[in-house]
Amino acid sequence: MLKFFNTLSRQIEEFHPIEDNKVRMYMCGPTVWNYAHIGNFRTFIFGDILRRYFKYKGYDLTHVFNLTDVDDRIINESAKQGISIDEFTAPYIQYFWEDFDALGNERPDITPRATHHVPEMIAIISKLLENGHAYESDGSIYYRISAFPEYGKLSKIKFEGNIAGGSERVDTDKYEKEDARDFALWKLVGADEQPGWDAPFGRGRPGWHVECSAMSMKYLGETFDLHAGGMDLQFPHHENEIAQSEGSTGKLFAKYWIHSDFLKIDDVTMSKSKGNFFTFRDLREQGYSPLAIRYLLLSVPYRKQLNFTFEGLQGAESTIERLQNFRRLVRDARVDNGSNPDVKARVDNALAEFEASLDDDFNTANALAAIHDLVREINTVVAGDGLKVDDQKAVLDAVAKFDSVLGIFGEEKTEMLDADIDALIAERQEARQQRNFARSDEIRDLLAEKGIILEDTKDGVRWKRK
RNA sequence: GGCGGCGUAGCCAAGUGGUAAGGCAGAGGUCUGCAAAACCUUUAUUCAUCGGUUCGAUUCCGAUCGCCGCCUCCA
Repeated sequence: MLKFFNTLSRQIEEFHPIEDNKVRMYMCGPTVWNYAHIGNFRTFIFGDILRRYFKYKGYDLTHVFNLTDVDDRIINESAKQGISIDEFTAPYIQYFWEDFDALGNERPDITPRATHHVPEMIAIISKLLENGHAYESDGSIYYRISAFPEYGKLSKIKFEGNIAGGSERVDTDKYEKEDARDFALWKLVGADEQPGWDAPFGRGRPGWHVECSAMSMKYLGETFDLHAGGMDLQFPHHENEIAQSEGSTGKLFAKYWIHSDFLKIDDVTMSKSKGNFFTFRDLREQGYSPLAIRYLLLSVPYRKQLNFTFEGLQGAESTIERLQNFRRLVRDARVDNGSNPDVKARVDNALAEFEASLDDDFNTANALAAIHDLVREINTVVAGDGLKVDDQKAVLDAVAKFDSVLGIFGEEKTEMLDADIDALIAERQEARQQRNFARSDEIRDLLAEKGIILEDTKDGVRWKRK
């Protein structure tokens, strides 16, 4: 695991080892205002794999995942409808978790919401005002970036030569800020304006960035291990979180940062105007399975952009079917007692490769290759009747281990067929005995219509659901 | 304009200073009554282009072309 931390894309230079077998992880979740698109879900799936891999490695993990609800669109829309923010966001939150669950993600341990943590935010802002890292201007509170020399250390952004610094796109006077880079911590609102929160420095509502500082430090401590999120959040959001948190505590904020990159759709950016903007639900409606979507989204290491194509998604459907067939084939294989030393070696090798790949900055593509190699090798062994009972267990255990991290094999179906289908299968076998293939094919087609796919093997008939 | 990422077979892609993983799709074959599943064989003398360094580069350096992201509001 040490190698894993050594190879993480770590933007902060010093090495900070994880102590005492505990991992505290914070991930920036969605804004609960609309359906998250599949690019967002790629990030959340990687968060889930991180979570699962820490547990796989025996770490004691605390995983905080926020749902952002301090957002102008949410605030304006809920005000317009005359309902509370919680009422407004409730259906979106429900949709989000439905999608999140359907994609096979484990629920994080703590899922706080910004509007429920305003007092914590006020406390941070008060501290920043006290120690000179923030200032009041026109009733609002801004972060004083000039008081935090390390600003920019995460994104390595340089302001010289930037458009923002060139004042072409930012009218500094308009915001009454000391410096164009300064950002709002607290925005003044009128006495009767909703929503608003009372604070020692005036009635207002929080800026975006302060919520994550408040919630992460509340649940994970002033210094925690891992902060994850989409690449788009690196600047300015995460940079500002560092400024707020370290500015208020004087301590290191997050030890490691992981940012996953987004998708391209057929080599172009996903956007509504291009008509290639997809949510998970869009893809479900087109008949693609959650498992295939998950597989596709994790098949490319998180740090690279993934070029999403429907050909690729269709391929992922085939791939997961192959994986499921493999597990079924091994499980149903007729095996003799004993073990095949060759199988043990191959299983051990695959598990070692799998872990080595994930330890190497989460190279999921290589981890999948290790699985596919094993699948091919063991399929060959099974085809040659070389699988023994000990091997069967070893292979299935390995599959369970792979799946405990990646979640791509799907549910193990152990359901029974109902009696009339059973009878049809028996009748077909009888017809085949009598070489009445017209009747046997008729029954096979009939069952196919019911979603039952039959396979004739030398050990008898197997079936699976389509 | 500034910063960063990427360009590998029909598609998705891993990877390395020493001669190209894996998946999907395609082709041929084995098995099967036929299918299905599975297996075997096969598919890049080549890694955007042009230079340079090197005994040797896809891998390092430079240039060019193309694509993507951030640099503004909102989150």
